[in-house]
Amino acid sequence: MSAYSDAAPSKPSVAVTRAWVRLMRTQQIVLAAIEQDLKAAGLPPLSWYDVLWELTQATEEKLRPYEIEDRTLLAQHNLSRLLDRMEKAGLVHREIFSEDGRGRWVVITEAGSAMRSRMWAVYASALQRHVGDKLDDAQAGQLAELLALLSRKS
Amino acid sequence: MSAYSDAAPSKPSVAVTRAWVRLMRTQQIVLAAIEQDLKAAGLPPLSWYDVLWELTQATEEKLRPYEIEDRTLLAQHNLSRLLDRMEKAGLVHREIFSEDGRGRWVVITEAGSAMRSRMWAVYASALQRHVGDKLDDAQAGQLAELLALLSRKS
DNA sequence: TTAAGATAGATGCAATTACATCTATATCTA
DNA sequence: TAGATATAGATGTAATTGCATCTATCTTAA
Repeated sequence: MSAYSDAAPSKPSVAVTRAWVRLMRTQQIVLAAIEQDLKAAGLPPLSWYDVLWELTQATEEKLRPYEIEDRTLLAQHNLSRLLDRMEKAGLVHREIFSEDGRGRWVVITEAGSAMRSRMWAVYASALQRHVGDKLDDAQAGQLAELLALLSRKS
Repeated sequence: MSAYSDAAPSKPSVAVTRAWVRLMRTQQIVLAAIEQDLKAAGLPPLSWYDVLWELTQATEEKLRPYEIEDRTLLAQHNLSRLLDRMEKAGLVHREIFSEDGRGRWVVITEAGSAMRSRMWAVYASALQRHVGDKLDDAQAGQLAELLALLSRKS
């Protein structure tokens, strides 16, 4: 018996590798389908929705950029430029944050709220079609649980 | 009772929405972790591995670009440019395909095989750490099954 | 055969993303 | 309180991706 017999295995099992490949492929396929539906409706990409959604959820409908970063997992430089585009499109605007001279508030505008609603109509039906029609609630719950195991930090 | 009571719901349930959000987040987190491990080891991104792997699996270690496209889900123009980079790095080369003047063979080189091995060493341990350590084989199997339901075309 | 349409792959250009760094401000420690 | 370090956000530049279109070749139907 090897002296290392109880060491953690360094190579993934076949089952683990299969699950990983499935995870990558499935999210790619479903994401592409949903993005496609948004685009076909003449709407911006999902990342815009994510930002608008976080702002809508926030108290007073405004957040600091780094807060949006934490909630959406967007990289700082990408968020900064995404906010540039969204600001140019009139969906959000940036205000100075008086408590900290480095900070900004990102505030959702009326047009931003309207856009979020329009996007949700399309997003929701895409979600239903590409996910809801394929999994019942029990399966969806089970999937979410397994994924939660995976994304918890060790 | 509504005349439409048995129509398919157009809005996703909470369970479905939760599963979707988890799917997006989890794959993003795990993928970023694995890409980070590759980068830290001075190795190219996962998409390079995917191409090298498909070539390794293929009979005679060569494939047509459109075959790689089908297997990896890379877009045609992205694959074309990825192959440019990989060819420049000496990992693959393109040969004319005599049966069809439009076609090419993409052939993996010795250096390409060596690179795939080096990448797999890092990839495998990353996979074990970020996936294998968090799910046992039964859970991984269950996850793969649920994801398979999702990626079924309807 | 021959013109119309389909397919394989490449490429010009625009948009996005990544990486590194920069500016400004804040905080902490000696 | 000065200097060092940390944090928030922006930005120059390079790499990648997306979109449209191009060339070349093949297939098909008249």
